[in-house]
Amino acid sequence: MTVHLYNTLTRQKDEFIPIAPGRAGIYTCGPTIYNFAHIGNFRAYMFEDLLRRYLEFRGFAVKHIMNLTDVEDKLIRTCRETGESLKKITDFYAQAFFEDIDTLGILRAHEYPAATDHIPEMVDLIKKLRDKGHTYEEDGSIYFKLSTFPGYGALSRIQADALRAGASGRVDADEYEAEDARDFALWKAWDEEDGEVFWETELGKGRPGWHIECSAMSIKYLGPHFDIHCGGIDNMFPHHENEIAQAQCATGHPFVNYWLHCAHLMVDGRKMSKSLGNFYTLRDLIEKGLDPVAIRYTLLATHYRQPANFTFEAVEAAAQALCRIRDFRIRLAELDGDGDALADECSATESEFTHEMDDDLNISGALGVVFNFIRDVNKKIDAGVVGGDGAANALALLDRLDHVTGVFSPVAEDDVPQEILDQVAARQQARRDKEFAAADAIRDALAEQGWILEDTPDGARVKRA
RNA sequence: GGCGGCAUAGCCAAGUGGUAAGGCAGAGGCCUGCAAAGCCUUUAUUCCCCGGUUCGAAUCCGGGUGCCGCCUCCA
Repeated sequence: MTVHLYNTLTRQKDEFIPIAPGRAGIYTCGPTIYNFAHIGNFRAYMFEDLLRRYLEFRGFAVKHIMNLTDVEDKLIRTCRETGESLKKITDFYAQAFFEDIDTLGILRAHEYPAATDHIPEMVDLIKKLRDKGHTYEEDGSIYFKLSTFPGYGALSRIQADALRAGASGRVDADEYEAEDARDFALWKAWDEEDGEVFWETELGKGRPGWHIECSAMSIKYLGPHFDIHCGGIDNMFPHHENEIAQAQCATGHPFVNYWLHCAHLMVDGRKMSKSLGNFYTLRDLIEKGLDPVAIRYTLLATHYRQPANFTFEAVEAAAQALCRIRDFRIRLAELDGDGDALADECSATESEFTHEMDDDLNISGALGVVFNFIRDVNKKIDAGVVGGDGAANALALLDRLDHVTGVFSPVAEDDVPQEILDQVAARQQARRDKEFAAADAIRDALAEQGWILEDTPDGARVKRA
């Protein structure tokens, strides 16, 4: 079996065949850094993280590029409203973004190109389009002339005719300076609402349109033709469609082989919105005391093309599932001596896990495989047949699979304080003396201090609550 | 109005023609001084509703209902 991915271009699961053997170039649409990202945003970044991690697990050398949109209408409006400079705002929220993805254990992309650092690349791309007759100018702005690209709509399967201005009753053609409402801006001429936000270029005084940054930066870092482009389903049209038009018309090459789109996240069965009171940034959830790893698990555990429902109950369930994994690791770590090496169980689990993930990243199925493994091995541990080799093999397997999921890693081993150990010893003495009331009192006291005490055949074990 | 997606137990969620994974929660049991952890049993005769195709459908087709997305720079 090889990796298969659902490709929006073909509307089916296609075998992943990279352009360069053993390598995978991935471009993912990143955040507009004008406020804190919400958990819906992070679901998309989590999916992209899983994709990147899994391809690495499968032996591909992945190059992952994520852009930062740091010039755009909403940002300029924020500048106007707050009086802050563009750079001050974007620096602040870029920093917050990186803190958030670190909190969630999302691996850093290899590059985070920012739009404003790539104005020359965008200008070059627009000039190429202009030279080839794909653009026209209107009041100092430059537009892409959609009628020059017959392939438009291949990704979203939207008929260009259906987009005619006013057909939906929602498009007010008067707002468009473009000749045709379907055309989109490559370069926007400065107007006074833009304030200090402008660049003096060969194209005039102004700023880039939104779509051009992704074409310019993906081409710069991954080449004119690369493997995978990801984003939220809402970016499929028009953003990704426009990217294709720009890139293919400018370079003359096919642009991207696999387009992957992530479904949206709902909260409590409703779309997330501030007016419903179910809109959360990651920081909101952390403040409520939720465990970041449990949040990671929750965002990860639903297949990426499935609309997911985020609930606090689900995060609690995830936290309990993580406890199960943690306790399993603790049991394994305590084993030594001769016994079953678990060779069959480990290899079967890894192979089934891989089989599930090869099928368009079926993480739910893959997690099910791991929990079946945990149950089966627990059974063997109960039977007393697992030896040190088996434990080491099982832990090594979890570590390998943790590279994919990021939720199987051991909890940070903080040393148990001596005073806690003293209380554990005192309880053990009380138990030996059959003074169970005293022993229970000590156990309760430990619980209040945040430590769970469990008796095992080999003695007491303490762990953080 | 046009296009697209989704609907599986109390909650989260796999499964896309062959008789319902997994996690959490609940119930009973084993183990334990008691717990915890672990294990066992159990919890959807049924997969939004109504028809149809088929020997057989959660899975395919038609119709309906609900939710969600795109159709103006929202993951």
